[in-house]
Amino acid sequence: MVMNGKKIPQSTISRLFVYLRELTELDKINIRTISSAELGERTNLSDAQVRKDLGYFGQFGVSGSGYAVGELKNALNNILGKDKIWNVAIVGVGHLGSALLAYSGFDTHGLKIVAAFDADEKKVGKKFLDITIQSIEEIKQTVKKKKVELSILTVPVGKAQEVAEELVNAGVECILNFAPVSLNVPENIKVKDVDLSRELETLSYFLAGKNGNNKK
Amino acid sequence: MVMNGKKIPQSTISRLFVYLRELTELDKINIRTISSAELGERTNLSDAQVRKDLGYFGQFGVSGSGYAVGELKNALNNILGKDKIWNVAIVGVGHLGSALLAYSGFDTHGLKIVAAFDADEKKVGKKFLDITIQSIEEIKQTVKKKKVELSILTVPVGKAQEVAEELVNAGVECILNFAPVSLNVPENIKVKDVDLSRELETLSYFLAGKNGNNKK
DNA sequence: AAAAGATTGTGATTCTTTTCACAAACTCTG
DNA sequence: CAGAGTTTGTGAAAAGAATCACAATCTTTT
Ligand SMILES: NC(=O)c1ccc[n+]([C@@H]2O[C@H](COP(=O)([O-])OP(=O)(O)OC[C@H]3O[C@@H](n4cnc5c(N)ncnc54)[C@H](O)[C@@H]3O)[C@@H](O)[C@H]2O)c1
Ligand SMILES: NC(=O)c1ccc[n+]([C@@H]2O[C@H](COP(=O)([O-])OP(=O)(O)OC[C@H]3O[C@@H](n4cnc5c(N)ncnc54)[C@H](O)[C@@H]3O)[C@@H](O)[C@H]2O)c1
Repeated sequence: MVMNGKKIPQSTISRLFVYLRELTELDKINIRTISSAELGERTNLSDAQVRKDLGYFGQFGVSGSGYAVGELKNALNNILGKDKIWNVAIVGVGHLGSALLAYSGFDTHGLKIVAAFDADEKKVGKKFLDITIQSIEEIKQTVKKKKVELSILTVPVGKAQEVAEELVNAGVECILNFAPVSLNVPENIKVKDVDLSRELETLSYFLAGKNGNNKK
Repeated sequence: MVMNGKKIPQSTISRLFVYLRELTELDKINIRTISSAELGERTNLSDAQVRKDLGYFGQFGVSGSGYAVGELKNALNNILGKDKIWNVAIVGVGHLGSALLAYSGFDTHGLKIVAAFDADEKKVGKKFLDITIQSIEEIKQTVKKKKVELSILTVPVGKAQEVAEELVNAGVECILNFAPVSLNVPENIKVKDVDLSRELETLSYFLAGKNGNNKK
């Protein structure tokens, strides 16, 4: 997380992807130049935040006029490693897993789903577009063969821990986990939780005005 | 966000839900007492973090032995407003929307899906369990009638902004947005983005060793 | 070409969140 | 019940992140 001796916040990285998304849109509609204020406006962030985030990686702007959309887009693509294509596996092809498997939007982000696994014999062998669902037993060899780097875990909550262990055992280092459980994995493994109930509940907590509106 | 004069981090709230989830599991298996260290272990957080988070809301522990699982569970249920049931609407019943609509796990979190909307005439009228998909035109009256408080936005990215505006217009104050776009809404409206491509990409960024491993 | 205007890049400041560290409070053991 | 062992609760310190603020730099205007 260090560059030019400065530490780069995790959240900066996440926002860079947002800037890049916006710049790609701007480029499409032939907008050539944009200020940090405008880019901030469009991404619901402050101008200072935009400039500081970009500042970690270099100087991309021009005083008095702003940033060249095309150039900045290219720079971010480069910084974020969007030149590379990442191989993704989905484990657990149920409601959520099949929605993700059917999603075409990953392509445009350099995310390529190369394999899908399920424990249900009835599902094994079925095809979704060009992906054939494989038995969970084949996970290790397939991860190796297809060079799976990222994994999406969409199995029932009760199976999540054991399947996560199989993933780790198979050599996968990154897991996007949808099961509402805290996975216990070695610390070199990166797990990112997506807990949808929690997101909704957190929203509701603040809606309830528990955040200081009704309590002193 | 103020209690006892102290500011409560947003992230603390989110973690309280994690503690609660864990405590509920512990309760099920008849574990009566747990220390902050153990609870932290199980949730991948530090003991100090656990204690500080709980400390915002009162004193629940017993020196020398830890926290009474049942009591703390009840306290958190209360703090987090889990006594209340929240009414949720899903807008856009495609791949993702229908996965969410079919998900039974929301129930146990006090989240009740009370309505679903889609613009596609072919989908309107279809039933998912006990929810009949309604036309998007009915959104305003239904939100009012069914007291919708939270909404899940799963429409194509190009439609997200306009549908978000319809939601706001219908009186919804919280939106869980799955479309990869920065929504522009009044500031009293709470939007939480779930951008799955971005989550995967952020994982991959760190996998790429761009975080200081290959750069000085 | 000078003056007015716009916008960047970044050190300094402020605000937020996490971690530390330890007295106080409790439990357990023989 | 005394002493050893745990564990909490919480100020204080440290770390992390966002915001401020402004000199420097570029653009536009006249
Ligand atoms: N569907 C949702 O909207 C939703 C929302 C929030 C959270 N989640 C969570 O996401 C996860 C998946 O949810 P879902 O609704 O898709 O569930 P699902 O039951 O529809 O699908 C789970 C799939 O995993 C497969 N599976 C079971 N054990 C397996 C194993 N050992 N190895 C490989 N595959 C296995 C099942 O055969 C099934 O196809 C769950 O943990 C759930 O709690 C889902
Ligand atoms: N499916 C995924 O795995 C996935 C992953 C990441 C992000 N997303 C995002 O989530 C959103 C939904 O994805 P999806 O795969 O479910 O798409 P989808 O095309 O399967 O479903 C979209 C649904 O929205 C409906 N719709 C269109 N316009 C509407 C309107 N004006 N009002 C109401 N409903 C309308 C469509 O009829 C369709 O049923 C998209 O923005 C997508 O980018 C999806």
